[in-house]
Amino acid sequence: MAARDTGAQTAAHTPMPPKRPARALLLQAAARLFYAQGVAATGIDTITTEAGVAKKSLYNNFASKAELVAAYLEARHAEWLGLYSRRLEDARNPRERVLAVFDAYTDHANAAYLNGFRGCGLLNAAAELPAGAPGRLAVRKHKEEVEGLLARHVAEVLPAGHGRAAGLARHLAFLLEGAMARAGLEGNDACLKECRTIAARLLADV
Amino acid sequence: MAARDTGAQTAAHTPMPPKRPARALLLQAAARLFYAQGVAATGIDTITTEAGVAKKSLYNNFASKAELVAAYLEARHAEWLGLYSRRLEDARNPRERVLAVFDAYTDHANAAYLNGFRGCGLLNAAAELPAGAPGRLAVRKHKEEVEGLLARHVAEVLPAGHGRAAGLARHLAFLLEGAMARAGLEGNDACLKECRTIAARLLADV
DNA sequence: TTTTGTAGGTAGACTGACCTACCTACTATC
DNA sequence: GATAGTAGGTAGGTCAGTCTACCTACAAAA
Repeated sequence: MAARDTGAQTAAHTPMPPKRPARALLLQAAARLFYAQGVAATGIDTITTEAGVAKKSLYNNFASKAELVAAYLEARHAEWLGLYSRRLEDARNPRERVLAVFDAYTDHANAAYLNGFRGCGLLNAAAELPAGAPGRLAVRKHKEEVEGLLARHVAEVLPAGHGRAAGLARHLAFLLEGAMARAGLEGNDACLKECRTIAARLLADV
Repeated sequence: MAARDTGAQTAAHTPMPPKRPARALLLQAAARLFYAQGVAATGIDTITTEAGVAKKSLYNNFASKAELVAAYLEARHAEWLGLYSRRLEDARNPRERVLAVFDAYTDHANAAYLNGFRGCGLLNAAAELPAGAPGRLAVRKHKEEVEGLLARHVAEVLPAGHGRAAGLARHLAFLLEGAMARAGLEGNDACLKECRTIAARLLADV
């Protein structure tokens, strides 16, 4: 029985490739595939094949597909924060720090690793989740954090005690979210650039 | 062979229910299920069971699931136009006609047949479709038509030759789209009402 | 320095559930 | 009699997830 000879022809001619960081490869493949095709439409086998990783490795690193999806959402949020902080460094005044949020979304739209822009990956994933799913809450948290960043920098633009900072931040948040959605449908960042201009004018009018 | 007795116990005790408009029942069930669970997550059998209709009837009326999805998208667009035209009738001036677009989305969010608001059904469906899919184009067309309606009524609000009608319409379109997305994540129409207020102020400031 | 244990890789067969799509056989309505 | 409905089976594929069997890199113990 031990010698059922199934596969694994006793090495010697197949020297076995070296160990690799399977988790990172899986997250990378998942990022590409989930974004491009959607979560439900992307099977486990497709991901492991694309990652060049054994199926067992997936289940060594993640308890289930749902957990991989959760890690994917987490990674998208972290990725955006990275893009944003880079844009924030370049900003030289409060107004530019507000607009850095918009620039970070444009950078996201132009990220090289995704072939074909299809809108916000987090929102797209949320669209596939049923009403009460924890993933939807994670996406909501992300959007609220973005709005919080907007609000913080809007408050620096407005004269102290102006009282409309939160309202303006919300206005900008809706504007950005909508432009992102439309940009995703059109497959390019034109809407995002347009909405950045609108946002700049709103800030100038204050 | 003709008498293999498989199922269909020769009627007499099962008098067969009367003929019903299967197509409409299917579209109704698809509307509920596709919206609540997503397109890919909803199987053919679930739809036919929910509709109380035979599987054959589905394939009598639609060549494939993809065609049912296309009809679903079409129906959502038509439904929104209906909601909008009702709101349009109540509007008494150009400004109210612009805001009627916002009200139509609020009505959509509060539509009784969907248990649990989850955002724009068209946008959610688009999120499941790969980049080049015809369904995505249909959704984009819908959004452009909505923006066109906005633009038409914005032009009536602005003084002739103002030149910023298209720009304002686009601003409002992004605002509305973003509020809808956020509202979907939060499961209620609060964001939509908020964005209607923002829109009203924008129109007042012109 | 050598041995050995362990954690985390490899390939891919397999299970049971579910998917789309088509099918048979029968019936109600126009 | 043609059309469109009924119930439900079936084919062929794909899904997530488990499993066996083997391999490699590293570190701690001998």
